[in-house]
Amino acid sequence: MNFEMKKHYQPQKVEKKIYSFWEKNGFLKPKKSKAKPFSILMPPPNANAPLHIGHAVFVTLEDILIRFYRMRGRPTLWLPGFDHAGFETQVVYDKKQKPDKNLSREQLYKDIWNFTQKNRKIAREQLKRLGASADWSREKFTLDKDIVKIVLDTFKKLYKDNLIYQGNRIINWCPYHQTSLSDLEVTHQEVEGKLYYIKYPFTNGKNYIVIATTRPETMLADTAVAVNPRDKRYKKLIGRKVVLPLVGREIPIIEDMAVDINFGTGVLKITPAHDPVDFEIGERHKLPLIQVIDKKGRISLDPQLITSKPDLKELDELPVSQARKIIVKILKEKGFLEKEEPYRHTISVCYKCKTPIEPLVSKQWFLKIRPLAKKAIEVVEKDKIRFYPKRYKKIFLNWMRNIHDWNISRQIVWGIRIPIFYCQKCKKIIVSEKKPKKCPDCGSKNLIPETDVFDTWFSSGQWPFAALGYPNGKDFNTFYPTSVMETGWDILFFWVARMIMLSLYRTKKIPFYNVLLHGLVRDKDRQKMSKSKGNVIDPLGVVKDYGADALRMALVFGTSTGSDIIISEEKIRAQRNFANKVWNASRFVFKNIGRDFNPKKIKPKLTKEDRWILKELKKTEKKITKAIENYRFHEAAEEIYHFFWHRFCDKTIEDCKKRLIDNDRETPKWVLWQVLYRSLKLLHPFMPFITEEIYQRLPARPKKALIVEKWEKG
RNA sequence: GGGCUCGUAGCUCAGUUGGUCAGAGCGUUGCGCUUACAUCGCAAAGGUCAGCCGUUCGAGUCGGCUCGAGCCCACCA
Repeated sequence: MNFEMKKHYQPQKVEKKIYSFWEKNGFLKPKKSKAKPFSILMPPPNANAPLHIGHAVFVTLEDILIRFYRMRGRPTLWLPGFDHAGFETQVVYDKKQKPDKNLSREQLYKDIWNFTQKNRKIAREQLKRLGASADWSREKFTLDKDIVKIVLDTFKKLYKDNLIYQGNRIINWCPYHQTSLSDLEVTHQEVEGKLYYIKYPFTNGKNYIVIATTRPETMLADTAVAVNPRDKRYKKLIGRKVVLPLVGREIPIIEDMAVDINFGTGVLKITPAHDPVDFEIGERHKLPLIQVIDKKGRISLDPQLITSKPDLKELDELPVSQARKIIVKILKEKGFLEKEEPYRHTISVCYKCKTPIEPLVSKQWFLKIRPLAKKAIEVVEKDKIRFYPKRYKKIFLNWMRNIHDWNISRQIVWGIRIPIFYCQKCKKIIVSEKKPKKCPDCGSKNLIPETDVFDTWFSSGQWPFAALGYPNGKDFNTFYPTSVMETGWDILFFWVARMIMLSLYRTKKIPFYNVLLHGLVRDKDRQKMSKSKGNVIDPLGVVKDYGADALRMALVFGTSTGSDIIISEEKIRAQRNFANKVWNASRFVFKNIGRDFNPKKIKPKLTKEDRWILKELKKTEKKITKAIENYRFHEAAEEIYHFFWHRFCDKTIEDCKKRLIDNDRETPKWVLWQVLYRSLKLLHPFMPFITEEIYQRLPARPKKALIVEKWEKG
């Protein structure tokens, strides 16, 4: 067959070859030019697992933009990287590698390091297979020395600016993973629980008040009972005292506006050490903290209390869920339980293991985020940063306006260690990445390091300027702020919000102009993809069977920007068929124009049909250009699909078939060449491999490669 | 408790600022191997654009309400 083109396009045979052709020729690096730069930082995939379909989505969308702007002649940078992904990776690592529990901290860190580097290599190759035209010479890792240095500098600066504090505050504790979590790492789950009504007698022994609670076991740590000052029923009681049942401790009745008059009995028991609301109320009223639940999520009683109240002994060391049953039993026996009602409510659970979160008071590092949030709100309100789809602006602002201080410390090994040393002698806190020779205050050499590491989002929140080499890097000066931040909406708060805040703080500039958010990938029954459901589509498997081009096209076809992406094998197959159509139309054209065809040597005498298709082509170029500029990828994809298949193939090629045996054979050849050539360009951002492969066979191709061809705006 | 999104052909979805759209892909049915392609071509069937009311000369496209589906945030014990 002419030009050695087989009847069916075989992506497996060309994709790898084409990719290395691009890479070897330096086409993936930004070219020098005076035009305005275009840049995207790749959301660094976690270096702990192979790529999933979600990664294929970002590769597709970002690569479309990158290829589009590269062809438009802008110095275009797509900077790839990988994330050490602290807690996430440690969880994956524990599950997969089942490390020896006796490993030293250093050895464990080293093992996880090797684990991530292995995965990073795999993921990098996979990104290439998907066609990601990123500049690999600039690849970064979130634990690269220069990145870590910037992250630590940011911490130091925040510390200096009094935006960091270490506090004994109530935090979300995961009893399973043995670490604190930020508010975002906690999800809420509805459960069928019970509301227990417990009698708290007054100190004079006459009468009692009743409180309603879902967590009776925490009563052991109550240090007050609160009512709303506006509650007429209880107003008179404020200032009196009650005796804590079972424990016998006298605790005051206080007033606080946070108490909801209409809930339960309108009386709230206050357990500052084990409930976030109570903690705040406790702070307002300077209530003591009594801890009865430990980090394993078990009851842990003061030995003295057990001695004085032997009835409580059986509770000691019980997990809270069991302790709840026992304490209810005891309360019932002793007549303190008025009643219990079924009650549906939500509890907080660890987003990874779904273990109920134990609110505990613990020493952690916090970032006062409000001042940073304020600036972020400003730039978004003023549309200095735009969101696509627009609705995310509101969502973003709403979250930003209600932000709480951020617990940035994690009690895990894998991550960037918080650069703090404690002087054991004078208790001074020293900010330093390396162990100082001695304490600057008392001169003691007895210094021990902080073992907590940063929340991984604290470092990835600095990705935009860190990866580009802030403050003096050439790339930072050229490409920052970046043009577009494209990522999934599920990490809008985790990542996008933090990037905006931390970048503004460090660089005084926005990190990017546009935020483009894509949705979740679902199967054809709208089900979320998950291993347990067995409906996952492995992107690399698809690449192997149908080619990366078909997968990419299927991911944008028929899904509007930002909404969930429905994908199915049928859809991918349809796009594989389209690829084949492109292949065969090209075969037809090549066969008819011949190897030595040169359009420049021809003066075409255009027919009505010719003028029609050229006009359609121009219209298509215009529409696609506009659609991509506005992130309406599905419109662009569908436009080129229909133009190529139903106008070029169905009409023009059929028309030319007749004319190629006519007197004027040169005009149809010219038209076929022209339309094919320009169609390849239009299609290239979506289906880079097949279009490049065909381009390489195109007679009289103007450039060495399609990837660096000039885009036609129409 | 606050907020968001969605209900358009059998299925999954498009329909930028209201006036050529009632559409695409897959599926279905009937014919076709014609200078590429059966991973194809030609033709066909199908929806009162969830329901009701309103704004308008005119509404899937704007406003209100109802019903139904999904999601996010949240310190109601």
